[in-house]
Amino acid sequence: MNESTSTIDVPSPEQCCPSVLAAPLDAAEAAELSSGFSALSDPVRLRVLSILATSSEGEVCVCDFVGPLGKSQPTVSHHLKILSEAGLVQGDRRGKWVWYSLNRDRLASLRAAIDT
Amino acid sequence: MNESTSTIDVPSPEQCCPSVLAAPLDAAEAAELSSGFSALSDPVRLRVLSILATSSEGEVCVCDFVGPLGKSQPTVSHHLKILSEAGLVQGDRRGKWVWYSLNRDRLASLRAAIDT
DNA sequence: CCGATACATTGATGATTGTCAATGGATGAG
DNA sequence: CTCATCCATTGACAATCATCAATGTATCGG
Repeated sequence: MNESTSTIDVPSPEQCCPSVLAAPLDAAEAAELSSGFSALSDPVRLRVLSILATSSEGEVCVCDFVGPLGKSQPTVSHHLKILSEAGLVQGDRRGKWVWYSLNRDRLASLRAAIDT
Repeated sequence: MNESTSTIDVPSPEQCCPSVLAAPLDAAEAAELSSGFSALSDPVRLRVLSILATSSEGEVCVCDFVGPLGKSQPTVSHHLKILSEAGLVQGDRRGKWVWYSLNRDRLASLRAAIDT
């Protein structure tokens, strides 16, 4: 163990959401945040978010993801489920179709976690 | 295929860094970005960044990660390598020790990619 | 040169992940 | 009711990943 540097200082402890840069994360906070970034760690899912964010209606139904993404329908469903469980999107069933929309607040909270 | 919604509109195409929300990502841009978020998708690595960001000197040597993280030295080295290859940290060898520091610009570019 | 220390690399293992074919469940048209 | 359509779920498989023990490499003190 190197003795020239000793302990890690602990700044402000209390805040609403865990932040990577404000104070040392404990294991639980880190696990919470990492699961959020895991949802962003796949190119197909990033493209899903991108398509949602740039759609004129703000909603896209599942069948309209399949072609642009070049993935099978079950694969698209799989990714939508992961994004949904991460709170980044939500689906709304209307008849035969399910329309997905982006949860910008959730995305903002992840952004804030790596904010200076 | 659902006919009530048709194409995805394409806003401004030219910009310096790929953004998830500004325009639909192609597969290459999405792969680029997702590899960055992959580096953030592990709790140990988030804690590494957190420790770095809150250290008073702005630098931490490898041996001082091992105790706080509760992981073996090879595991810590493994995560530091992944963070380093993602451009999020850099190591500086000084004698027997290697001091790691945070690359805040790289973190900011990932943050910008999910900015509104 | 020798031994100790700091860190990286290798190899192995169990867990997780992305993908698709096949199937299931729900909805609407006729 | 029957059938086609939209979407979700299951099961299987290959690939990737996190982890640690063992080993390798580099540096320093004596």
